[in-house]
This record gives sequence, C-alpha cells and structure tokens, in this order.
Amino acid sequence: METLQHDIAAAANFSDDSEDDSQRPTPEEAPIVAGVDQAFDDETATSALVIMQSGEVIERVHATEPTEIPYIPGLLSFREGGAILSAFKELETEPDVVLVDGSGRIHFREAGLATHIGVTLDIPTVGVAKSLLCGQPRRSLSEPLPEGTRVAIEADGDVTAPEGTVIGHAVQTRQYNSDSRYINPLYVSPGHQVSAETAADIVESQSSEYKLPEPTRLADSYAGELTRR
DNA sequence: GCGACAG
DNA sequence: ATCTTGTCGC
Repeated sequence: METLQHDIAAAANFSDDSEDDSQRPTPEEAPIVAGVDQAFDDETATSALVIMQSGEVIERVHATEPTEIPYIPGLLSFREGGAILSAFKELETEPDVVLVDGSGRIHFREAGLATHIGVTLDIPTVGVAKSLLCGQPRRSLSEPLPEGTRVAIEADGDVTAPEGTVIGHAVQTRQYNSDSRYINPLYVSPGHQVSAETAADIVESQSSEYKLPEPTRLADSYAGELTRR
C-alpha cells in the first residue's frame, strides 16, 4: 500500500498546470464543484457526491461498498477510496474540481485521499481536512485565527517532500467575534492538478455561512441521512 | 521502544 | 468516523 502511494505521489501534479486546459472553465462561466464525503455503519462505507454550480445543486449520487480495512492514519484511501470511486461511476456531470474530505499533499508520502482520487480519476482535486495529519504550521495555531487568514503548512521530517516545502494551508473560512468561543481552521491541501494557493482559494470561494465549503457540507449531511436508514 | 496520527 | 444532551451566543 505504501509503495502504491509513492507511485501516486510521483504521478500527482501539485500545480495549476494541466495537460489539457481545453476543459477548464473560462472566467465567464462558473466552475462545477463537487463535494464528497463518507459515512459508515457496521460493515459498509457509503460515499455521497454532491455537485454544485453557482450555488445550486445540479446532481447528487451515492454508492455503498463493503469496508475492507479499519481506519489507519496514512492509509485512509484504502478504507474510503472504493466507495468514492463507485459513486463517481454513477455520476453524469464532469466536475471541474472535487473537494475531498481528508488530506491531499498533507500526507506522509504526499498521497492522501484527495491525491489518490485525483490521480486515479485524472481530475483536479482538493483535500479538505478538519484536523492536521502531519507537517508543520509556519506559525503557531494555538491562538484563534481571524476569518480569512491562511497559514502555510510546511513539510517536516515526517513528510517525503523536502523540508520546508509548502504542502498546504490552515484556512480560517469562518470565525466568531467572541472571547469564549472560536472555530478551528480547515487544513487544505492540493490533491491533483491544483496548487496549494489555488486549493485554498477554491475552498474560500465555496464557503459561505459555515466553516466547511458548501459542496462538502451538503455531501456530509447527505451521506449521514443515507446511512441512518 | 515512544510519540503522533485525515476519517 | 460514531455514540448523543446540554449549553453558549447571536
């Protein structure tokens, strides 16, 4: 599994350059953004995909697959990847970018779930995680960050990338204006065919009332209501 | 051996 | 991820 991840990282493109920029949306048209999230029960994983454009849901699909392995930090792709790929087979729309719940380049071998899915399907992906798997924030995150702040996450000894490489960002999409209550940042990283900066830009552009970008939030609740039945 | 660790 | 009530703050 680790060997496969090294191959995936080698095939990944952590920049905004594309082999065929023919399909990229012109600045005139709003991008089609997908959100994916999984929910589990005793022995299956259900993946929910929500596709949005201009604030509207234009397609929604899901798929369920048996859970093969337990959760192991660094190997999430092998637990959730199958169901996600099955859900994509049901999809008719071609998203311009996919927001994946989990890390992309912020991963020991630079091959988190978002990167795994992006390389496998050859589509642009962004990793959106609620906690940090590895890497070192450029500055302390112990104090609440103001809304709109982003702090670079650099590779340290736990990551295959050269030390100091920016592998993602802590992104504060929402924040309270209170002393006793605060919101933690999201950890955004490139999955495939997207740079660390663009990944953070996309997440910010898709977030509005809540901390999570809208496609991710809707996929989250959709997956939840599918499994609790 | 010890610590750290997406969902 | 999942198990769940109360509680804080606008």
